Parts: sequence; structure tokens; C-alpha cells
Amino acid sequence: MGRKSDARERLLETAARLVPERGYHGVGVQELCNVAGIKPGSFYYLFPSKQQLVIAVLEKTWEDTRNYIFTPIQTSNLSPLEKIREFFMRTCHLHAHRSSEGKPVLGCTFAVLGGELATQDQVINRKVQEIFSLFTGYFEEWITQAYEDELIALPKERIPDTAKALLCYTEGVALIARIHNDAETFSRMAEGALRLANPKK
Amino acid sequence: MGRKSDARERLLETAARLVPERGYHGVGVQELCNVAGIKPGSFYYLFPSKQQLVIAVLEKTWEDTRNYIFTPIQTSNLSPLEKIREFFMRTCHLHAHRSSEGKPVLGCTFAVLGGELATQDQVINRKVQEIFSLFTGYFEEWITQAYEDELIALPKERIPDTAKALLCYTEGVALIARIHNDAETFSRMAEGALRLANPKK
Amino acid sequence: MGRKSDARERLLETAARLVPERGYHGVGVQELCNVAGIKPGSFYYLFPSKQQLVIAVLEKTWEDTRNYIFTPIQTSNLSPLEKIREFFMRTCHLHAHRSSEGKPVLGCTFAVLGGELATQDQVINRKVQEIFSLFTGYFEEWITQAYEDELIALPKERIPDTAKALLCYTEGVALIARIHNDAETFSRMAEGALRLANPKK
Amino acid sequence: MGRKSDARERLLETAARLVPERGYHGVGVQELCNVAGIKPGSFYYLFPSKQQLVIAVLEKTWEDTRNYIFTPIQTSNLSPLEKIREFFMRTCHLHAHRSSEGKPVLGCTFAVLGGELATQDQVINRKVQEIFSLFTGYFEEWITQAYEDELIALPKERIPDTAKALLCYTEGVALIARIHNDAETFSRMAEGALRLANPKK
DNA sequence: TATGAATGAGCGTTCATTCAT
DNA sequence: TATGAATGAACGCTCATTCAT
Repeated sequence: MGRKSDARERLLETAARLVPERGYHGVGVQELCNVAGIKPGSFYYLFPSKQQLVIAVLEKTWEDTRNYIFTPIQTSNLSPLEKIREFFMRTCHLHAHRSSEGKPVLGCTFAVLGGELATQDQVINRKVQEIFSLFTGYFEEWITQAYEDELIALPKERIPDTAKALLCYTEGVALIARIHNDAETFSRMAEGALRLANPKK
Repeated sequence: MGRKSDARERLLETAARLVPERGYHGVGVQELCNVAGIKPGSFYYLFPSKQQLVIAVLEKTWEDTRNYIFTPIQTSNLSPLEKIREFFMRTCHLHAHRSSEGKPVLGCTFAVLGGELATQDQVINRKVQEIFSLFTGYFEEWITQAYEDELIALPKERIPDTAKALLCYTEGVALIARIHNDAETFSRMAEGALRLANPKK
Repeated sequence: MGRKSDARERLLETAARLVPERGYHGVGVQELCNVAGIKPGSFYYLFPSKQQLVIAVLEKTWEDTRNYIFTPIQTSNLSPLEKIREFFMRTCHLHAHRSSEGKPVLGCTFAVLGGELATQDQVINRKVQEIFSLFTGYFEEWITQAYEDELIALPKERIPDTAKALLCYTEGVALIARIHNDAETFSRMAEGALRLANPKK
Repeated sequence: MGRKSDARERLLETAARLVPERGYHGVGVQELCNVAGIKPGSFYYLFPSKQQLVIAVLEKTWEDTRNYIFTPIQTSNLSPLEKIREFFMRTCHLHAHRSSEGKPVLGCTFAVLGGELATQDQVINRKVQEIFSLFTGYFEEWITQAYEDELIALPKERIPDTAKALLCYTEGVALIARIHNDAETFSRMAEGALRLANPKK
């Protein structure tokens, strides 16, 4: 039986750290190997291509997003609209923590890679679309609940587009936070997210 | 008043076409030269670096954005809130036209380059921030007018953040339109933009 | 009398299929392993090197050549000159059958590897020379018989060189068949082979 | 105006020396650059690809073959059949000269590359086919002349196939000469070439 | 003023092979 | 006996940029 090691995991973690920061073209395979402490020839034993490594990064990042952001909100007993605000506050806290360590504000990994590769890599682009539809799923659930609780003044048929609008707003906020390297953008923009749902009174 | 070569202009136009589509790292200097029909050695006579060419692209793209989107809206006699909607509709038309010619939906050039290079090139990043502040200026003007016309239910001190929220939403919509290669995103999301301003009734 | 893994055999068969088609450098060890369904680590348990696998391919291919081409001709009661023609016709049939299945015409495996590696791998080159001398042995036997049967006008001392000329012609025909991907080359060129032996009348 | 240099020519000459000796896969771009004394990044300024460099090598080698072998024979007043023999003798002399300097016998560059890449690179394969048809053109001319001078006993309609048989024989002889690293093969096999044309008496 | 020629560092990837288990 | 894991060197090629002319 062969040797066991965590090389694959180290590579994935390294990529999950560097790629969201500098983008797809901003990180080379060699650098990933150097930082992860694996030899250059080993990369392609562990992953079939740089593209597939990034797909794995997207999946891992989604897992983290779900575990640290969506699931805690989902299992809380916050009201639907408070869940939306909480989504922004949690995102803010995560970024603020990173930022306090001197690291740059990343914004949203999915938006960064989707925006960069939309016209260049359909495999990655599809994966980003797929993950965005999971975001929208949560948003739609919260807005539907708010609708049923009569917290918002919105015709029922506008719920899906409103969920999508929330996705757009979320990703736009993340992008601006990245460009201004300012984690507080998330908290300052939280109020706007609520207005998108058109709350009563 | 001698005859002037249009090489610089051709190069700039080529870059303004290719860079928003494929991003900074997605287009090489050599390809730009080939497409523009200029010799590789001439590039660095005309521009000091790829970075500076892209700065010029950003400026030119901003000029176009102002001329084709902001100025016509500004000089129209639309109500402030209708101006916000018109901003999305005009953006939608421009992208839909390109899309009907089989070209990919670009989203927002500033967001594309800002997102890609936020952690890698501060010169370009500053330029993007600068242009975004021009966007926000228009938005703030419209929202202020709406406030003064008593069209929106918003405390005065929330106007600047609301303008910024509108920028975030705008850029998020553009990003999602790019990732889904769907120009109609702009028109479907226009309604959300208005809600950000919290219109009365 | 324990059960024996057929991994070695599968690897050899895979190599005997891929190497003649694409040459030594055209097939990698990893691809051979993938296609044969063996693990990369096992390769070097089964064979000391890629070179030695190819040596085994050459030996196996020679076995097949002897069994399907030379031995049937040898045990037939064809006249010596008809044997030469039959050699080309049998070769033609084999290639035509492969070709009808959409596979490329291989020509002669020995020539392909000998030509590619003549200046690079003396072990393989020697093996090819050795096999070519077996070819020449058959040819010389047939020509000697034709000489004794007074079918050809050739001084006795020219027989060895004529056998060698027949080898050259054979390999040249195979090479041209490969390059033109045309199995019928073998049948169209059969007549020339006979003329090399200078038949009477 | 730019700098002038013979770098392209040096690279082509280096390739024309190394590629026929070791084959396409046997010589790397880096090695070609090192030997030619050009820097690795310059290769792709001078040639669009390794493939196209080899196409240039084939064209140059054909020029040389025509100038040093075919044209002198063509402009001689040898009889048609003597021309065939002369073709082998000239080829022999060229190889013997190289061989006396300790260099390996190359055989035929076209056959080496055609055989190696027949199933892998159709652009190179076509170029080889094209050059072979030029060979056949000369052979057919000589055989036709021999037919008209009544030097050979061959039905007129067999002339094209006989020319092709001569090509096969030529290439086979070259291949065997390469594999045995024996320049004299060409002279010893010359007689066989004549028999292919079925000379009278 | 303008450019043909060149450059060194780096790209993502594949190579035949080794080795601890 | 058999293999999963790994390796360093090399692969063909592209990068943004420089410079002599």
C-alpha cells in the first residue's frame, strides 16, 4: 500500500487562501506548490488541472459559507428580515476579523472567480452559477417566510426576482468591499438589503 | 498640424473591446498588438505599460458611460426616481444590443477590472474607486432631488449611504448579468433599485 | 499453481496496440497504465523500464508476425516466388482489416521503432536489427529455393543481398503505407517485390 | 528600424542538423535554443511553433536534396537507368562522408519524420507526402525515359506504380541504412533499384 | 518617430521513474 | 506481491517588456 499524506489537503487549503485573494490568473501552479510545500511534479498527481483545483476551492468555500453563515442563521430563531441583516453582519464579522490581521478584504470568492472567468472558463462559470442558485435558495426561503408572516409589502410573484435582487446586492456589496478593502461596507450596506424586500411601515 | 498616426487610437479601441470581455490577465500585449495591427515594439512607444493602457481604457469607458448613459438621463426631464430606472434600462439596451450580435454580456468594465486587480494593482484599483465615486455622485444627486421632492421616505443623513447602496446594487446586477450572460438581468432588476431609495407609498 | 494476475499481459497488450500506432515517444507510461487499468506503481514491478516493455512488445509482435504471416506461408506449398507475393498479400489483408475498422495503417512496428530510436536507444535498435535478420532469413530461404528451382536469373552470390533488398523494399512499402494511411499500398507494390528477385522470362 | 540578425537561420540550421538525427520528439525546443545560441523566449518570435520549425526543416532539406542529388543527376547526360543508380550512389557518398566524421547515418529525413508523426501530426505528414510526390516525379520521369529508349520491359501503364515502388525501395533502403548505421547499404542496394525497373536482357 | 528583433522569467502540464508501505 | 503517493526535470509555449536602429 502506498504512502499517506495530507498533501492534497494542504494544496487545497493553500489555493483556498491565495486564489480568492488574487484571482485565477493571479496565482500560478508553481507558487501554489511552493507555498503548500509540495513538489511541482506532484500537483498533477493530486489534481487533474488548475481548473479542477479551483473547482474544489469553490466547493470547499461553499461548504465553509454554508457552515459559518447560512446554517447558523437558518437554525436561529431570528425573524426572516433579521436573517437577512444577520447574513450581512456575519459576513462583515468574518471579513473584519481577516482585515484586523492585515489581510485584504476578499469580498465574495464566487463573484471574484465568476467575474474574472465568465468569458473564459465555462466549467468554473457553471459552478459559480450553481453556487449562486444555492444562495438564492436561502434568500427566497427567507423572503417567502417574511411574506407569509406579512412582514413585507410584496406581491407573491415578485418573490423570486426579489431573492435574485438580494443576490445581486450581496455580490455588489462584496465587490465594493473588496475594491475599497473595507470590511465595514457589509454592515453599512445591511440596511439596504432589507429595503430590497420592501418591509411594511 | 502634421498628419498623426491613429495607432494609439486603434490600440486603445482594441483594448477597450478586448479587456472588458476577458479581463486584465485574459488579454496579452501581443494579442492587442496583433488585433490592432500595430508592431509590438510600438506598444511601448505609445503607452508606458499595459497598466497605463488599461488606465486609458478605464477613462475612455467612463467617457462613454457618461455620454451614453448619465448625460442623456441628466438632461432629460425625468423625475429623480425615473432617472434611476432609466439608468438600468439604458444599460440593459446597450448590453442587449451587443448580446444580439452574439457578443458576451460584459457587465461593468470597472467592476471587472476592480474585482480582478483589487489586491494586485493599486493604480488601477484607485482609478476604479475614482470612477465609482463619479457614479455615486450622480446617484446621490438623484436621491437628494427625490428627497427634496418628497418622493422618498429617507432621513437626510441616509442619502450618502443609499447612493452607495445603489452603486453596490448596480455593480452586483452587472456582475450577475455577466456571469449569466443575460442582458435582461438589468431590466428585471431595475425595480429593486427603486426600492433601495425607499419610495413613499 | 496459484492464480496469476493478468496485469502484465494487459499492459503488454495495451503497449502492443498503442506503441506501434504512435511510436515510442508518442505513448507515455501513465497513459499505458490508465488504458491497461493498472496502477502506475505497478508498472515498474512488472517491467524494469519503458524500454524493456517495448522490447517485450517487439518480441510479441514478432511472434504474431511469424504465426500469422511467415509460418502459414512456410507450411504452404506455394512456389518460392508465390511466397514472396503471398507475404505482401497477407500483410495487406491484415492492414486492410484494421483500416476498415477506422484504425490507422501502422506499417511495420519494427521499422517504426527502429527508425525513431536508431540514434537514441541501442538496446531497442539491436532488437529491431535482430528481428530484421529473421525476416531476411525467410526471404533468403525463399530466394535460394527459387534459385535452385531455376525460377530466377541471379548469380548465387547475389542471393544474400537480394534478400536484404527484399527486406528494404518490404520496410519501405510499409513506411509509405503508414504515411499515406493506405493498406492497398501492400498489394499494389507486391509485383515490385518479385522483380527484385529477377524472375526468368 | 529593428536589429538584424541571423538567429532565425541559426535556429533552422540547428534544427536541420538535430531533428533528422533524433526525430521530432527526440529534440526539445530548449535544446535547439541552447545549441543555436538563442535565448529560450526568442524561439517563438522566430517560429510560430516547433511544428512550423520542422516544416521549415523539411523544406530546407528538400531544397538541399534537390540541389545536391536530383538537379546534378537531371542535368547530367547519364542514361535513365544510370540516373537511378547515380541517385543511390550520390546518397551513399553523402552519408558515407557524414559517417566518416563519426556522425550517425540519418537515412531519409522525410521518412524519419513521416514515420514518427504519421498518426500524430497531419500538417507534417502532408508535407512529407508532398515531398515524396516530388521524389516520385523524378523517378517517373527517368522510368518514362527508359521506357521510351526501350531500355526496360515494362508495360507503359505500369510506369507510375514502378516509380512509386522505387520510392518505397529508396525509403526502405534509407531506413535500413539508418537502423544499421551503415552508409554502404545505399551502394549495395543500388542494383536492386535497377531490377525494379525490369531492365531488358 | 517608430519598429523589428529579442529577452528572461514564468506559464500550465507531462515525463519516466522511485519509494515507503 | 503490489501500489498509492510522490518526484525533479523537462515539456512546448506565452508573458510584459527592452533596445538598437
